[in-house]
Amino acid sequence: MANQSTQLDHVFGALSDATRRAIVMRLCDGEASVGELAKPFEMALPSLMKHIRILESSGLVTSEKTGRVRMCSLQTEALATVEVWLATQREIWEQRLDRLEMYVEKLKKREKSNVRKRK
Amino acid sequence: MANQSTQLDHVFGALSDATRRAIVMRLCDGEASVGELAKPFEMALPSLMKHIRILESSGLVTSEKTGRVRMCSLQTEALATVEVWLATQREIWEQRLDRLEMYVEKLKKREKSNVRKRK
DNA sequence: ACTATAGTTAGCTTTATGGCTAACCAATCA
DNA sequence: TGATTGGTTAGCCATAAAGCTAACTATAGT
Repeated sequence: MANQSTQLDHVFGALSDATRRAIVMRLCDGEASVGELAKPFEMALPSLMKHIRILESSGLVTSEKTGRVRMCSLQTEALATVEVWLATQREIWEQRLDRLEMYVEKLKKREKSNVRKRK
Repeated sequence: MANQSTQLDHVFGALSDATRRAIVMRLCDGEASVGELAKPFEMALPSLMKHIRILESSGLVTSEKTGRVRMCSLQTEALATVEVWLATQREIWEQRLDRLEMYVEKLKKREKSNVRKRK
């Protein structure tokens, strides 16, 4: 327990870096080798590898090595995790706004009836 | 330019910490003072204030001080930003999966006709 | 005026992050 | 077998993150 929380930590953390988001975006289009992933960046390979590791440990990416090339692929469930979290928060705040709106409506009505009384 | 990117950096970064997510969740239910926000945590006030600052600089939270109390409120547009980003990625990978499925269907049909030919 | 409340500032520690180079495997290819 | 390619390990550096204490400021309540 208190574990769902650390999973979210890692996923959000992984996505807080532009390089890693770019990698994720690339992988949305399908698998890619480490080399392919590295091409668009002017960054030493080991640095990029670190990013891939972070993406892996967050669960956003998995990889498998065959021969000398390692193929990486997106693990969409991890992204779904954060979508769910966000949707949950949205639900909560929208419910609150709804209540607020109802309350304001009530106030308006009361205001009107007060005006009538004053006439 | 290359600026939308840093906004996402900050929002994702802000959400990568369980304490800050808890604050955001609390604020979904409505405004709260720094003191109120601090209560549930066993953490020195200055530490908590740092989190609030981070949330503010990410755009997730705004605050205003009146008298000696500072009220904080959620800025839902910032959360919407990341929802949009995620939805975009989802769209891309789902399109790819659709194409993949169509491709597999095509293979299946070809397979069938081959079987027929072999008879 | 005095005290308590609500934040704030400053400054310190420890650990994590993001980048680098250099040297090192392990599979292909010629 | 020898060179190339694709990735990996190890170790270094600078900066940022997350926490703390202690001391301070500015309202509000009595």
